[in-house]
Amino acid sequence: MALRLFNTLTHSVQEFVPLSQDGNKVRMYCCGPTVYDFAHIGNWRTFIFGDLVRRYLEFKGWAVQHVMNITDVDDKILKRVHETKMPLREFTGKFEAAFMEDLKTLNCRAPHQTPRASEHIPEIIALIEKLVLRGLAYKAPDGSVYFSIEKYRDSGCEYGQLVKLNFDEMRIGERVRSDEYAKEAIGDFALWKAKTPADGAVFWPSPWGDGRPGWHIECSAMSMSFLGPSFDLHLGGEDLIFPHHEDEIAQSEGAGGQAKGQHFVKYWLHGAHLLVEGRKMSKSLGNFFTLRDLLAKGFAGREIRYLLLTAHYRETFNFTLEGLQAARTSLQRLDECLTKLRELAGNATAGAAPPLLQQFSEALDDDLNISGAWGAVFEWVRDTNRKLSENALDAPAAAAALTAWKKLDSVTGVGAPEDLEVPSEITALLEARQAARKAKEFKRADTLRDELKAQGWVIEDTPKGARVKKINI
RNA sequence: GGCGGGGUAGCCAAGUGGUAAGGCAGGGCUCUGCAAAAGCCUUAUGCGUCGGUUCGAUUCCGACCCUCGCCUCCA
Repeated sequence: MALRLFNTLTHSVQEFVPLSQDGNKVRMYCCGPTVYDFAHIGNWRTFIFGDLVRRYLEFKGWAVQHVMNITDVDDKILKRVHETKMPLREFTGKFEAAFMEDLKTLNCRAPHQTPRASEHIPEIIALIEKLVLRGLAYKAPDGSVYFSIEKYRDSGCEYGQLVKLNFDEMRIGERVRSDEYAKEAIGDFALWKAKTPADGAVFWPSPWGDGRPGWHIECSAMSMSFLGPSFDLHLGGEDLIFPHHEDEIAQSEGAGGQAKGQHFVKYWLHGAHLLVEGRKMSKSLGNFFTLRDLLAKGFAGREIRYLLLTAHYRETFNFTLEGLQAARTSLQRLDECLTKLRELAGNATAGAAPPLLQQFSEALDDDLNISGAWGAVFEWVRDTNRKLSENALDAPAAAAALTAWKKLDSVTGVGAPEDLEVPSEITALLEARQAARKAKEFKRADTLRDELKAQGWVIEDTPKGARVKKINI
């Protein structure tokens, strides 16, 4: 079955057919972090969404080139750099490293390229020059360079491809800063921002004077330089639809590098935001979490990943600590099942594949219906447990189930439980307790059980014998 | 004001013109010396409200209520 995705550009679910016919290559760009602080749980939902898209495309057999920018020059960064008096690179380096570490904690596959805006100034300037040359950009009296939406439209291009724009009805200007009045039209946006005293040492020379890139231009410059003037997928949070992505289209298509009839990007995918404890995340409400905050509460990366991966990417998701607890329990159920399968499978060769994978991918083919996919997984878990308790599975069937799981988990990335080494003193305690039980010295057996519990291990008495399990926090 | 999402069980969350996946929590049971752990079973005459279309609506249409987002800082 073919993968179908909701394309913001056409506002409809479309079959995914890559632009390139050379083999099975797919080119994908994700708007990355602005490294001025630790990324929060809302950011992570979007990055995990991007990771899901990447992993599922790879699952389907495509060779994905995944590019994610690092925004290391922008207003917020400059403000912090100014406040902290740290050199730009030292400041951004800290948060960039944290981002990469968090990405790993959440088991996101590393993008193939993570270009920094500050290291692509020549490409940015070249793109702006092209726009100036084509008459779509102008230098304002303040020394900044702006993109002219009117000229862009006059050249036959469409502004407002991603959202229906009605400039007459929009509350334009409400949030526009007063110092941006150098623009000819209120809808125009900055390509190059002239240096101000507050920028300190952060500026680059350009044909228009010292300054720095505007907000949107880095994504156009870097995506096109890594992926070409037209590529398959561009992802981001839903808030980026307008103006960020709309402006990216304007800059990129305005530069005119696309082949006739081709767009800058074929499929635009946007992830919805999340609420935390039912409300918009904010520091004052106390529901603002970075990944690190949640790790400090004792939650694991895979639990957070799983929770963020339970709801459809286009729906607002309500992230709660109760939900995280539930996510932990759900994963334990899954882990139990996999552990039992592993014990049964031993070194057996896999038998016939279960129908799980097909149900799983049918759900994901339908615009990444991950909830439906998890539904298939947990139905399989229940079915497997039932068979296990009835001794209706043999080793090859268990091995086949594990093979299917492994393939499936290449998409979900929540991981399988590792076979945990049981320390010898714990095994000794367990054996002593078993001996005591056999001798019907139950008091002594219970004392040993308490002892094990105190050391963080819980005894599981099963029809097949006793074993110990590490207590999860 | 313009545009766009949503309202499905105690909580989270899929889905469908033909009678509601899945997870968590709750209840019952199995196993056990007792427990625990684990597992199985079970849990919405109901899908924001009111109308309409239809043999049949949670699904389609209309109105209304509530809620969230975007409208040049934003994942």
